[in-house]
Amino acid sequence: MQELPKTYTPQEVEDKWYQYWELNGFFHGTPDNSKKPYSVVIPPPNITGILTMGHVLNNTLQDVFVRWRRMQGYEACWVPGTDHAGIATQHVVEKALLKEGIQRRGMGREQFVRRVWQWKELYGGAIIKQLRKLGTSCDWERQRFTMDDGLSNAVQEVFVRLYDKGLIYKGKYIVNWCPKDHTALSDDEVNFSESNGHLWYIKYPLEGSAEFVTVATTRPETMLGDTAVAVNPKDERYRHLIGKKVLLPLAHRLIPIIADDFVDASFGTGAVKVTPAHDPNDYQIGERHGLDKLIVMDTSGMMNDQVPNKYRALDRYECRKEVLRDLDKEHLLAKTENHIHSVGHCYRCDTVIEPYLSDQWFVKMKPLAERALRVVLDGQVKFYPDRWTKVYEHWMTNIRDWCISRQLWWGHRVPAWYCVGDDHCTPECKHPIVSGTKPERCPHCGSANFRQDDDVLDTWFSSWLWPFSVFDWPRENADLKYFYPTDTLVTAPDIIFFWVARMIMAGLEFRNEIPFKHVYFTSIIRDMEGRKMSKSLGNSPDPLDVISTYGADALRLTVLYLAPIGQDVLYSNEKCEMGRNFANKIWNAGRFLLMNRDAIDAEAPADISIVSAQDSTDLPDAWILSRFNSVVKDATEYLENFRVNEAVKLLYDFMWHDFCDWYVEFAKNRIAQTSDTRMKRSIINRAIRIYEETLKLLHPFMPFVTEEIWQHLNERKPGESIMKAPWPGFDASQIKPAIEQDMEFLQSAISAIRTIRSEMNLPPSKALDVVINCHDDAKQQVLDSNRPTFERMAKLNSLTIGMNLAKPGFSASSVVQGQEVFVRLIGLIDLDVERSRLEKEISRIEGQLKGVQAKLENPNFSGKAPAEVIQKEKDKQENFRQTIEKLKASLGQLSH
RNA sequence: GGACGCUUAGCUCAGUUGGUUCAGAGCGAUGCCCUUACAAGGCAUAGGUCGUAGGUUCGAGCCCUACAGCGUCCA
Repeated sequence: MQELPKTYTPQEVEDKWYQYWELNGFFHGTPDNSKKPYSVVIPPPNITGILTMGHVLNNTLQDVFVRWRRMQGYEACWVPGTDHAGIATQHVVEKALLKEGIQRRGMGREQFVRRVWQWKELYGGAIIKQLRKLGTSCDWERQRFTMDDGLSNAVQEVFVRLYDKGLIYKGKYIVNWCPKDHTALSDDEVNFSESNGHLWYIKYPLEGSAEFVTVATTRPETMLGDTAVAVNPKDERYRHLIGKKVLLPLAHRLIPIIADDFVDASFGTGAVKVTPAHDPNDYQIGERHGLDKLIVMDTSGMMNDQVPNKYRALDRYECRKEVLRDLDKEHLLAKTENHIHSVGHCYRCDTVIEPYLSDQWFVKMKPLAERALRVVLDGQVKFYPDRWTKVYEHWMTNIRDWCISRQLWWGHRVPAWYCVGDDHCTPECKHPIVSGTKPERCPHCGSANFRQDDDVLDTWFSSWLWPFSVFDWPRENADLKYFYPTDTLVTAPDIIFFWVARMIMAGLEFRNEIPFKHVYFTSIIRDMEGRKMSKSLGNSPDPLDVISTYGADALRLTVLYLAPIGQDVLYSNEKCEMGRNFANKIWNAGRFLLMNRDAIDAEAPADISIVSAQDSTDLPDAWILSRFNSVVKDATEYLENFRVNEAVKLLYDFMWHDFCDWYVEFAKNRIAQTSDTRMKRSIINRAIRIYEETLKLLHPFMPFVTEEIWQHLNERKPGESIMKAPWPGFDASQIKPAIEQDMEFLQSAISAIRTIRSEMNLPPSKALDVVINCHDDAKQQVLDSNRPTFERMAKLNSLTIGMNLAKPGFSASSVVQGQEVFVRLIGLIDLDVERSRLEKEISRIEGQLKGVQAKLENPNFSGKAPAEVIQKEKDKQENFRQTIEKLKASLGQLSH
């Protein structure tokens, strides 16, 4: 067999294996009643997006689960796809058109939408291509897009059903309006942030009086839309004014002073201006008192013709300046205070949201929320980490109706129709007719002339159907039946409301079943300063660069290692060195094993039958089997409990330390010390066997390097792959604590000698003479039966093992699990070094002894602690005592 | 204002059923090694008493309370 290169080069193998897997159809899931299904739907990235570190973590986790379950024998199916991202996509295409000098409005809706589709075909798949570089085992044959015909059907179906059920309604309400995007947003799409503003106190002259009522406001420009001043009815200061009128400055309108409980008498002056068309609270007050709702801005946040001439067409902030200047001129500005308040921003473009009165479509959420909350509280849907349950509960119990209409062109158009039946129309004709297809005739006037509602639906209105719409709902079919409900949803916590909560509602409402059983909320990846990754900060690494530098496996492993469940991660590219180094370690271990096997085969005619590790009674073999089985057990349990980073750490430590540092080193020396080819072959084959099984455990985390080496381990037939290998099972009877203890003793003894060598500055080239004075038969036995390997591992010239052996003159000493290890020091021995070594060790153990003794002498402890614990402490005490005694003896002998 | 999370070696972080043989890892540092798998490596060493103050307990990074700092979400 050809020798492998010295370092692993991911760039040379990753694409090859990805194609191999995909061409062989390994990613495809199809209903198979002889197997249990395991299905996952991807959180659809948006078509304008490119791969971020957040996606890397999220999708790597999904891939781990999917690959692991597939190996366990489940029929795994991971459905990928993208969403159409109404606002973002419209933005991007609009911008592109502007470069060509084309205005969206000028080209018309139909033409524009056609251009968006073109854009989508060209660029909308970027992120999907990038995902492949990560190694994700998505079922690409099932890739979906939220604007596909099938998914669009689902959206229409759902809209009509909810409307018929009275759960969708249309009305004029205050909504969050983005003046830049010219659309309404749902409450969840507004980000609030504290900002330093001002509180302006404005004097409103009382009608027919020289008095004023002073109101405080943070948004003075909205005064032009005031239709009342409100005070708390209990507020003595103003009681006499209720029912009177003030003259609204600048606008010169008379508006009433009203009383409303909502007013907080302690805020500002206790009197507030009421602008029902531009503030949600004022809207409520306006409703209660039948106030006019005067809209004073247009959809761009510019003042409209409802305000005095001089303010018209001014931007709201320009207008604010003008209003303040004019008030000041008229001596109506009482004072200005600094004021910190929270201001809503558009989650897409960060423009300050304007509460705005407009006609919108809403979903009544309360009826949907009840069941959705229950299934989470009673554990049908489980959150990891669990604490998100509380957040979810809070949102669900305080749920508000969902504004689903958007004033955009790109998206699912609202399936509502309006009669434009000319002269014969009745007042009822104004009502929308909700229907998936254009109605034939108006039920009121008989006209066949209709126009469709101009609005489109919130993108999340299609995303919330994703877990079943990807399986072609509402068409009943085998896929839906087999793969729904899905198993695990992996998502970032910041879309728990937007998406997770609503999917649960939709699943229950339309399928009468939960959409998924487990929700894994990922970490948030931040930069080393703890800042969120963002385009504007320029602190988001390009995962593709990372992959080409370090390899996809390295990136995957590193990100998984760094991301314990529920904790944010501070990430920098350099951290991927850890993953790269580990991949290289795995690679080289394989390289070593194969080189040795080849060498052994060259020595004698090949007998390549794998000798199983079970039949060996050698300590290292029994030990590695014990370790391996316990690793399989724990790693599987960790995955079952979504503790992925624990699984990764465990496998990392096992492969690197147990396997490479100890087992392979033992094997190396065991092979070197025998001339029996059969024996050598057994040793190497056992090692290869454990190695191969470990590769399988690592495969879900590092699919490429494990496949590459696995393919080298033996002759593989076309179509074979480690990703189809069964996940190792564990054999509890192979887990042997006694064996692990023996091995630990051996390791400690070797380490003790190495420490002495290092501290006494004895070069590795210098073989040592060692005497081990045993006080325990079993321990002596362990040493005896591993003597040749021991000698090599510790680089010894001679090794004397026995009982009642005297300490050689001129030697350094150490006590290992009660056994005395003496290293002969020929020539110059630095007594001071050895003395301080021993003294330090003695005082360390004396410290421990002290602790144990204090505990044992405490009557409360001996009285109340369980006998088991007490015995353990007594054993420790005895142990420490003896060790100290031995060390002191050695110290005493140093003087001769 | 409410809720939640975090505060453990120089840095980044593990530590789920409370028992000083768990105070750990990676990186960094130091010393010695190019030992025929790996210098992206090996061997060894030095650094923390686990935010602060109390409490529960025979015994607490691990449970409770308060406080401080940082962060997130919701009002």
